[in-house]
This record gives sequence, structure tokens and C-alpha cells, in this order.
Amino acid sequence: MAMRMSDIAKLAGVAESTVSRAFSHPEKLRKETLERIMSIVRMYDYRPNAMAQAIARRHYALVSFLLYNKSRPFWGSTFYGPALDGFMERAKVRGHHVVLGATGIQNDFFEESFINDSIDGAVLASRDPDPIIKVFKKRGIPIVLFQNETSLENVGMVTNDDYNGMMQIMKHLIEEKGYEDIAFFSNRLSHVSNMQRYFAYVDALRQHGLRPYTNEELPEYKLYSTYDPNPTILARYERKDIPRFGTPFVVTSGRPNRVENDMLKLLPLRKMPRAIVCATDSIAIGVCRALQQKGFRIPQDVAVTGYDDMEMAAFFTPSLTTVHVDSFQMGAESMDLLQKYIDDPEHPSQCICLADELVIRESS
Amino acid sequence: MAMRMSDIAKLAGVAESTVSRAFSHPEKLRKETLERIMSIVRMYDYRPNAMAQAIARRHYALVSFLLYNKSRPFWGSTFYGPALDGFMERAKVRGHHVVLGATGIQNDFFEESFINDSIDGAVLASRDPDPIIKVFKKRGIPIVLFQNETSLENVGMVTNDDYNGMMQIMKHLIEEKGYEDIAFFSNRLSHVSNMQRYFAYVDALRQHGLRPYTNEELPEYKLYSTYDPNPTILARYERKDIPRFGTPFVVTSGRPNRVENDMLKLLPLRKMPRAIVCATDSIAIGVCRALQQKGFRIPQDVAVTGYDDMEMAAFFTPSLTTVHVDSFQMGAESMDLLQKYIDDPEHPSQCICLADELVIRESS
DNA sequence: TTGTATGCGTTATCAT
DNA sequence: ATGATAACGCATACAA
Repeated sequence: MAMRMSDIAKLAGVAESTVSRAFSHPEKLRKETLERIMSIVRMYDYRPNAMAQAIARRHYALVSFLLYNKSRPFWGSTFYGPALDGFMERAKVRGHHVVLGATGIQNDFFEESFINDSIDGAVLASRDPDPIIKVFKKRGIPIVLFQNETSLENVGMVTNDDYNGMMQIMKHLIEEKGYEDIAFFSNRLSHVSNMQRYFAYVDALRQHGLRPYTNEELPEYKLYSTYDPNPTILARYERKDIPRFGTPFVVTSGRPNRVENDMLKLLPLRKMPRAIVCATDSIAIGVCRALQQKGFRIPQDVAVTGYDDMEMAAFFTPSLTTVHVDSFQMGAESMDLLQKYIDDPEHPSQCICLADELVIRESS
Repeated sequence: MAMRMSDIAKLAGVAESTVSRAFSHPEKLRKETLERIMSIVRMYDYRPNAMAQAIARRHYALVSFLLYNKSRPFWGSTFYGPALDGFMERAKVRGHHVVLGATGIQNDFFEESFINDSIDGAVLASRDPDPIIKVFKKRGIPIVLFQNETSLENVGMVTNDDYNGMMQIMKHLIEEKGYEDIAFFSNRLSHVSNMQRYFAYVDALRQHGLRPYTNEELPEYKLYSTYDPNPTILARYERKDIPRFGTPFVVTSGRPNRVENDMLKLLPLRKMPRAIVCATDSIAIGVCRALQQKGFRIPQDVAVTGYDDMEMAAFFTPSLTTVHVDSFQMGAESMDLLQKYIDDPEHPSQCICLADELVIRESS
């Protein structure tokens, strides 16, 4: 159906290789023949087949952004969507096409749903990346982790500084606002990000001689998931003490509606905290709505903070004090870092950590 | 570096073609040899090169989602992100990989940034799709339009029913609420969706014997872009009369902050409308915030409605009366429809139009 | 400057 | 059931 290089060659009265050169090394051709070839190319609107080029060149010009998440939304989330935009912007600059992977099933990536061996590199977002990384290493495909870390060799990492971000929130709450009784709300602590935010919460309290809000309602209501910190992460940061230092509220889901429902059943708490620090903006919004329905004023009765600075945070009432995470930039940096590993597979492990910025609004 | 099929063949003591069969037609092999081959495959974790497969099979198992937008966000938007999720979910079911394209420059798609000729089909979201479609047709690549229409042959279309959605809003406002003085706010009317919503606004007023709110402030403030309806679209729907029937407010950008600023400079209007119908939720939120700052109560003083039902619409105060558009579903339908054209390039033009659902909340 | 020959990693056709 | 061989569409080393 479509034209091939040999067709063009015949029509132009030259060899196939000459047509090939017309595309990759036009300067090596005589002006006259180049023009003759190109006029035919234009006439038939011919373009070389990218796949055939890739296999002949042994260079695919293809990178992948792989997302392993429990469930939807994948790219539809306010976090990964912009990250993808950032990733794509840099990929285009470097001449890569991008093929996408998103799944709720870990092994999907190396089974049916993946363009095996045919990519130059991949960015991976996953809660439990090490097994995946190992497979990729085995096949010589460079990889960079998105918002996660690993101790494996030769892998790039791009993260945001969750620990410091939450530290800033806590200092704002304690030092500037003078709050002492501060609770922590999170969905399951399975991802490093949530864990890091929790670590900062605990450490900040300790540094100020305060003790964490203890969830006395836990056995009574049983609304929330188990408090089940990821042991690998605890070990990596030598944080074996954390589980015994207070208890966070762990809601059953991070979505505002679900949080709102959980919180509604929880209220009123026997002992209301003065401030509620949430692991994400979505959680904070759910918490706020439940609080507001029960007549609590924010921040006069209870202060609430979020994390991520999603668009909604600015437009919610009250607007949310939160920490801005630039996921677009993280996506862009991921691609830039990936390029280093594509160019030099021996590049040592390197972590780029973007600073998160405290945004003080009305809710605190 | 990576294993090739010939390596596996040597190790297993069989011909290359036998290894190939082990993957594509395992039933044709003797159990014994299949097992011998597969054990070696497992040992070296070998996988066939997808690109080489594609070129040998003349079937790429690759589809593309192409997005042509003025500027960012592309996939990071609350509309296209979920659409991508829907598209990917169906693509995976059908065994396609998906390669992405997003650009602010129309010609990018057929110049450098595109994996020429190497895809089985593409979904295209663009305000001005016809020139792009023509190029794809020429190369025999089937295409379906996302949220747009065309009169060209053999192309699929997936749209939402903007006209009826806005009709529902207008009926709600006029018949149930009894509002008569209703203004229309939009960003530039360059996309069919905005146009359709505007058509419905005008038609609903006419059907109820009302006249559209006329923007008397226009020459005075000059905040907004020109009212510049796309002539192609006007012609397609035989709507040449529309431009002379009242004037919509056209804000300089669809982003809430920009809308808020524009609106702030506009207020107070000499003659306040009783209701403001906005072309999108983002615009509605900007309008609401400006209104609230100037002391207007919503909906007691002015009612405001949106369109799209983005997540924020439900959590904004007041929660927004709007129309739910299921962009995830639209993405999914796009891929399903695309498959028809991949299987049968002669499939006639077909438009799948998803119904939009009115969601009544507090703002009206 | 251009042509020839060979290779890229796989599939498919035709033998055996 | 398996093997040899010719595609697939293009790139490149080498020869001319």
C-alpha cells in the first residue's frame, strides 16, 4: 500500500542506498540527485518507515513511561498527568517517541503488555520497583525511577523532597501558629512519599518536645485500614522506632468522597486535635468537608493542611495550606536523567531531588 | 548485548523458525522441543524484539493518541488525562501498544515528531483536524476524531453531546428556576464544543421567547478576546445567523485565575445578568470567585453554571451545577471505534455521540 | 558521489 | 513436526 524506499529508488533511477542517504546524510549527495529524489519523495509524500529504521540502526528512538498503580486514574490523575507532559516535552526535544505503559498488575510490564526490548529506556513509577528494575537491567534497558528510590546500581531517581516539605508544614504549624496537638491523616502508608511525610511529622514533634496525637478511637470505630508501614522503607531509612511512636489515622482511600465519609463517621473525636496534617490535598479536602458539615470552623477550630498543591487546593474554601510539588518538572527531569543512562549505561546511580515549596493559605 | 532468536535456536539445537513458532504457534511443536526451547528462553529471560516482529508481520500493534492543543496542559488536563486512560485501557485489551503525540504546532505531527507510517491507527484531538486527516488518509492510516467532526470519508468520530447538555442547563435555568436574563461566558469559540454550547444557549433562549444577554460593556473594557466564531463550524451547522444574535463574553483564557482577573475588572456590570452560563467549569470557578469577592451571593444574586463536571466542580463552594462529560468513556470508545477502521479501512464514517448528564448542585 | 552487498531480528512459505 | 530460505524496509561498510 504505502511506498517503500525501493519504489522511490526506481522512480528516481538511483540505488536504494542513495535514497537512504538522501534522508540521513543529504550533504553527501550531489545537489542534482538529491533534488531529483526529493521531488519524487514529495510527490508521493513518502516517509521512511520508523520501525525499519529503528531495527536497522539498532537504535529505537523510543522511550517509555511506565506507571504501576493500584487502580485508575493513571494518567488522569492530577499528579501523573502533568508529569507525563513534562516527560514528553523533554522526550520530543531529544527526538524520542514515547510509548506508554500503565497497569494495576505488576507483571503486566514484562508480559503481554510491553514492547519488549525495543525501547532505549524507561521511566518507572511504582511502589515496589526493585523486581521490575532487575528485569530491565537484565535486558540492558536503562531505567529511572519516578518518585521513588532504590539501592540498586546504575539507576536514576527523581524525587521530590517530601520529608522537608512536611517539615516546613510542621514548623509553620508549631512555630508560627503555636499548635501543639497535631494529628496525621493518610491513606495507606505503602508508598515512600507517604512514609517520608509521616517521618517528618513524627520528627518535627519530637524536635519540639511534643508527642504525636494518639488515635484513641481506633479500636472503637475501625473505619480505617490497618496502620501497615512498608517494612522495606522502614529498614532503608532505619526507622524501626516509628511504628511505636503514636498512630496516624489511616483512611480507607485517598479520594475526597471516601475520606469525607470515613471522617464523618469518626466525628466528633473524643479529643479533637488542634490541627490535622494530611498526607495529600485530596485527603485534606475530604477532611475539611466532613469538619465543615459538623460545624467546625477551619482554621479557627481545627487547622487542616494538605500536600501536593493540586489545582483544587487554591480554589477550595478555605483555600488549602499545602506544599507545592512540581510533577511536570519531575517528569521533565526524569527524561533528562534517563538520557544520561541511555548515553552511558555505566552512569552511577544518581538521585535528583526537587525541593517542595510551602504554600500558606487560609486553612491553617 | 541482548539475546536474539538465533542465540536461543543455537542453545536449543533447533532452527530459528522453530523458536519463532514456539512463540506464535506453540501448539504446532512437539511438547518435548517446546519445553526445551522455553526452558532456555526462561533461563535467559529472552523476549522477541517487538520492532522486528512488527516489520516482519507488517502489523505494528501500535496505535497513537495525538493531541493538538494551543499549549499545556496536554495530558495533564482534567479532560485529556482521563481520556488517555480510557484509550489505553481499550488499547491494551486489543493488544496494541500506544505511542503518544502532543504538540502546540500543527505540522509537528507529520514532521519530525511522528513515528511515520509505523502505526496501525490514530485517535486525533484537534480543533482543525481536516488537513491532518488528509495526510493520514494518504498514507492509509485509519483515524478517528476525538471530540470533533468532519465530513471527510472513512473517518470515525467520538463526541459528547454538547448541544443537548447545554440545552438541559438552559431548561433547568429557565423552566425550573425561572431566570430570564442569562449571559454566556466562554473562552475563544474556536473549538466545536464551545460553539455547540453557544448554539444551545442561543436556541434555548429563542425557544422560550427570550433574548440573549447583550454585552454592553464590550467597547468599554476590552478585556476579552474578539468574539471570533470559527466560520467552518458556522457553515457546517448552517449557523450564519448566530453572530448577530447577542454577544457572549469571551474571556482571554479558560484558566480560573485568568478568568477571575478578567471578571474582576469587568465588575460591577452595568446590568447584572440573573444567571451566568459558562462554557466550562474552569471558567465558572473563575467567575464565581470574582463574584464572591465583589459581594455577590451565588445563586441568590447570580446563578452560575459550568460544563464538564471536573472533580473540582463538586468540591467548590458553592458546588457547581454543571454537565458531566465522561472523557474516560470517550477515550475508550475512540479506541474501540478505531479498531473497526483498522480491521476494515473501508468502514464508512461513523459518529459515536455520548450523552452528557446534567448535574444540579448549589450554584444554580 | 554513487552502487553493491550484507546485516538488523523476526516471520512466513515451502520443503522435508 | 521441523528446517532452509526468502521476505520485511531500511542502514551502512566497502567498493567503484
